[in-house]
Amino acid sequence: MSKNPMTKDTKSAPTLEDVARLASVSTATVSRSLNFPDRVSEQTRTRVQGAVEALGYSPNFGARAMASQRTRTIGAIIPTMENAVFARGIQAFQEELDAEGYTLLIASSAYRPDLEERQIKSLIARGADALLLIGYQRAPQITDFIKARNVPALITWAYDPARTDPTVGFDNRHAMRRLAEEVLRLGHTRIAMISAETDTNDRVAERVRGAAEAIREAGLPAETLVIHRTRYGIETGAAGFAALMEGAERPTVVMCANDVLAVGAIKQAAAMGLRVPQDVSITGFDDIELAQVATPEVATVRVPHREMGRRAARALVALLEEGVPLESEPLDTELQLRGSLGPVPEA
Amino acid sequence: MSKNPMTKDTKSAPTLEDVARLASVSTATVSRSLNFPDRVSEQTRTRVQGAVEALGYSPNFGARAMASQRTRTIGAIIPTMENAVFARGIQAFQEELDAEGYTLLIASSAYRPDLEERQIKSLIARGADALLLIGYQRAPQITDFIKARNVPALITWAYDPARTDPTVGFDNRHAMRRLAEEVLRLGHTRIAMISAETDTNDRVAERVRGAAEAIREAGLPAETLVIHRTRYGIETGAAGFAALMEGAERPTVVMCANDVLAVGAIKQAAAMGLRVPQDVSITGFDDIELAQVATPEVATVRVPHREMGRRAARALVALLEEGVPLESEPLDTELQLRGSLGPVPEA
DNA sequence: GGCGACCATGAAAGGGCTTGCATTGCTGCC
DNA sequence: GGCAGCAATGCAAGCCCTTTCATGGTCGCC
Repeated sequence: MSKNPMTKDTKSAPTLEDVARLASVSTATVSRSLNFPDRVSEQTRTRVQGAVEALGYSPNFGARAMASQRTRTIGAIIPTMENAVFARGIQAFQEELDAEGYTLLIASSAYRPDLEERQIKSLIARGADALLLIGYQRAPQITDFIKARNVPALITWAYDPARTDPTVGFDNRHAMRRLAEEVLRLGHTRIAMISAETDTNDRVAERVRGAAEAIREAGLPAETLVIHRTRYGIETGAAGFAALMEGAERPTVVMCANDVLAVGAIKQAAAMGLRVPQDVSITGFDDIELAQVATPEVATVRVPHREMGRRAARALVALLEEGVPLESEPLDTELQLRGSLGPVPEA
Repeated sequence: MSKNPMTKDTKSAPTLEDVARLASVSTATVSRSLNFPDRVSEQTRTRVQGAVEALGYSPNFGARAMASQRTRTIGAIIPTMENAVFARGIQAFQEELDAEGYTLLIASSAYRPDLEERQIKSLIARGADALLLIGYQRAPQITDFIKARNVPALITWAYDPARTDPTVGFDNRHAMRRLAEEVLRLGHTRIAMISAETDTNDRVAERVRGAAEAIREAGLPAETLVIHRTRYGIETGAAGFAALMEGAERPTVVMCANDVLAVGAIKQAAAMGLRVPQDVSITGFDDIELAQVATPEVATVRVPHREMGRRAARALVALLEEGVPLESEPLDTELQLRGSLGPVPEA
């Protein structure tokens, strides 16, 4: 709280009034000239333009937000930027928003619900016109808060036909189920899974559920699926793989909840002298770059992260600009069957 | 611009005044109660607290910024979030800021100077108390603008002892030079480089310069270094490698300006049936996860991205809170000699 | 008992912008 | 020539906070 000689309190930015004075018009005219150029005479417009440039004026955002009750700002809360899938989707989201004259405010929650709540409140207080959220999982009081504030919110990275919240995303359960069906088709019957935390991550929980469904439908007992839960990361994926392979009944395939875990598993397999997929198959999810860098390449599910970001942006802008209501848009995923998945090894 | 029934204009958020009324005090007291709890009697504080909770009040950010002339917000402009090095550094930066009660505003420039300029202006207009910028390269008029607005700016991902702008970063030139010296020590004399665009990226330009310096110092002719310029990406790295290996005088080592390019090169080498490092060595820069996933693992330069983000955040907060002037903090990099770099093949 | 010091509080002035309403000065038409 | 109608502009209220200054009350101390 101490006084600080170096911050901007010293000199202050030019204001609308400065511009108005220099252009010999009222502040109202300057404002209009900037926001609705065609409601002002050509002559005035150029004079104002000149003054703006001479002064290096740029409008004070807070004041503008306060006066107009909108910010052309959309807030997004993602678990972490370090996860490439979010980085990619959000980058596309941002680019699209930018093209529409909107600004993105990003906050990250580190997968912690309490932090997410704080960030949501903060973004709303900052006047976000709308929010982008990841996944459905959220305490009802937060959802209520958002509703009470009348801030439109769009969910991404998930799509559950059973729910009604507007979404631009894909069906995690269905996608993983399809991959599991492929695994079963290849004859695997000892299936393990390395999953990220499911408590605060409904996307992953759905993936696990999808695999379990496929197994049940195939008529196999539920115990067929052995699950190892761990944190997100290459190292933890490797450790998880090692733990699974230590058991008496080694799985013939290890399905990972994302590509990063899968890559860790592949590294660990190499370290243990196991050949993939001859000795054990490994699968991932997301299809990030990493998946094609590993040897062998990771069989995975391709998720259209960029497309998702782009569409989410369009939907929100359409709502904000034209009142087009948000509608759930399911996106397709696609199996990418690559070298890390093969038929069950002969016993 | 059309009217929209779904946005928040409908219901409006509770204001300080609402809280004041409910707590039967003045708005001044509520404000104090929230910002300086100890300047208010215990009794009042609890009454205000109750009212705040009953109403679900959270302060309007724009108004607060306007009244207090500060936002506790720091703006950062990075080229893209899709580059893991930025994602990582910025994530750490954000976490540290968050711990100090500051909020991060991110914008991305896609490596385009015009966009960067727009983003800088936008962040300043939004009241950023300070800015985090990547690299030194910037038109003087922008630097002047920032100075004129009296917004402190800190540069990262670069450190050049010859320059005075405050920086928390590493010396790109020196780091690459050390790697090149190692390459030379291994006997390589036909050296190629795959570089990202250098026009708008002084970090990469410095890396190229560092390699060139090492070669000159070793007494080799400048033509020893063949440079291929391309965009950032695995694909482009692969294509660049292919192009370089087509020439009559094949290089014995391909130094890449970053790990992503290097991984592309390694993939391409495999596709061309070349063994790394027996037939050709490949090096990278940054030491992102990818580097250890490739086979062989990429010899590279480790850059402390997280540390950089953390320190940058601390420096800015110290300036803003206590007026501690920004000082350049050079960070150390470390060679990571891994499997992709070996001695020059016997002719 | 009286006085200064101090604490808790309130009144009110901004801070920079947008926007509804009022005003001015034309244009065009009967 | 006179008036409706309109385009261009100005006036001023209002958005929601923070903060300075003033006020009233309490406490401690001589």
